[in-house]
Amino acid sequence: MTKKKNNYHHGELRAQLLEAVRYLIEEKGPDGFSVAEACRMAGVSTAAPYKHFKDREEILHAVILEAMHRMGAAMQAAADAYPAGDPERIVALGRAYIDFAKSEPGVFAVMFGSGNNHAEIPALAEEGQAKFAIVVKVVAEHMNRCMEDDEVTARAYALWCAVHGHCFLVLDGKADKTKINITEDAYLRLVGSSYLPPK
Amino acid sequence: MTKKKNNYHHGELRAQLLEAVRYLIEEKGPDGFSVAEACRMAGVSTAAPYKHFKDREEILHAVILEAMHRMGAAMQAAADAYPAGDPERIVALGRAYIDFAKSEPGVFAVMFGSGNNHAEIPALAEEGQAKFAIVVKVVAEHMNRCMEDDEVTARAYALWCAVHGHCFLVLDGKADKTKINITEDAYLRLVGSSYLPPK
DNA sequence: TAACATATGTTAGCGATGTTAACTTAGGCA
DNA sequence: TGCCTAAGTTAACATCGCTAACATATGTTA
Repeated sequence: MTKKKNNYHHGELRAQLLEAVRYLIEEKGPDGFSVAEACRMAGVSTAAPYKHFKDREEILHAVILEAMHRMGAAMQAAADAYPAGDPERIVALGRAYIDFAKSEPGVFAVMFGSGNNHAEIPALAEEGQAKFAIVVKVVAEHMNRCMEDDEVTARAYALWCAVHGHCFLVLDGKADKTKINITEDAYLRLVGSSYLPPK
Repeated sequence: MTKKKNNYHHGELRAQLLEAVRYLIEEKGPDGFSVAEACRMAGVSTAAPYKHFKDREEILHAVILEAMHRMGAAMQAAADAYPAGDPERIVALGRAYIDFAKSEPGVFAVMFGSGNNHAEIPALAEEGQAKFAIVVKVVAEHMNRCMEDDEVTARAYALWCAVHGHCFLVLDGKADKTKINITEDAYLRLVGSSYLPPK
């Protein structure tokens, strides 16, 4: 992991710093990471990162962006595992989201936690919208309506809220991990089944 | 605000520190607060807080605990504004939660954000459970079942997830504040109407 | 009232952190 | 070959959290 060439020039410092930061975030919690420690892990002086990143913040953003990619891919794959229109797609989407949060709780917290206003960072905003679009699409199929339908976005958003809220409540110990869970029924109830008369 | 007696002994440092911290959290974001700055605001040396709190963390916990009380009271009041069984109670509960988050976004983020595992701090865990109990009770009334019913807690939890998720997504700019919102229909759909055959 | 114990301040200082400035080295290109 | 630039280094600064040692009010008790 801490592969170290003897060269003065490290060669892949940027990538290794990101890896170190991701590791530290998982290990010591979202706030427990320091640039200095990441430097030590990469075997480099504490000033080195500033050749690659402007800020501590910019390092975090890079970590987040990469994680957003992975998460989006996981969600897409989960949905694609079922045929279009299958209600199971919705459940799979939620499961993928939650699985990601559970497998990388620290990174998840950094991604969606406070202090990184996605709206102010174009790359993050874009990536976030792309992920939401996946949800909207699946919901639209399920409801048999088009993606632009207001009711579709509203329900997709409600679904996202529920899943997202669950992740945060569990990860931070606000809800008892073992006893409580969001049921998959809830997703479907939220989205509303197209089988029921749509009012 | 920065009332300053000439006395050597400040007299109400503890309270003023908490107030300063709350102010700083709102002003500079959840992570942007430093004990040192709060000290400056209270007109006191940077070592003074440690006569009242063990840690920076303990200061935060005090802020959180106080905020939890206020939030719980607001929720209770909101529900009580409607007669038992009125579906509007559920909506009011959600609205109170969201209103709190909007009025004190920084504090809200600290309360529920990562890094404070409520499960590990008895006082916080207790306060959190009390708030959840309010939701469960209202949902139970609405469904015409008892609070211990698993289905009741499951639906109450799903409701909490949705509202909580919405707050986080909006506050941190993950969702477009102006365009998107969770509809109040969604709450009711989530909880499930007791008017429908309960399966 | 005098003496003391305690609570609550202060100053000084440590080690860690984020960041910058000035210097050094290696690698690629004219 | 010689030089430009990218990517490291060391040294230094301000800030921060926190501790230790000291100082001063306050209230209790003789």
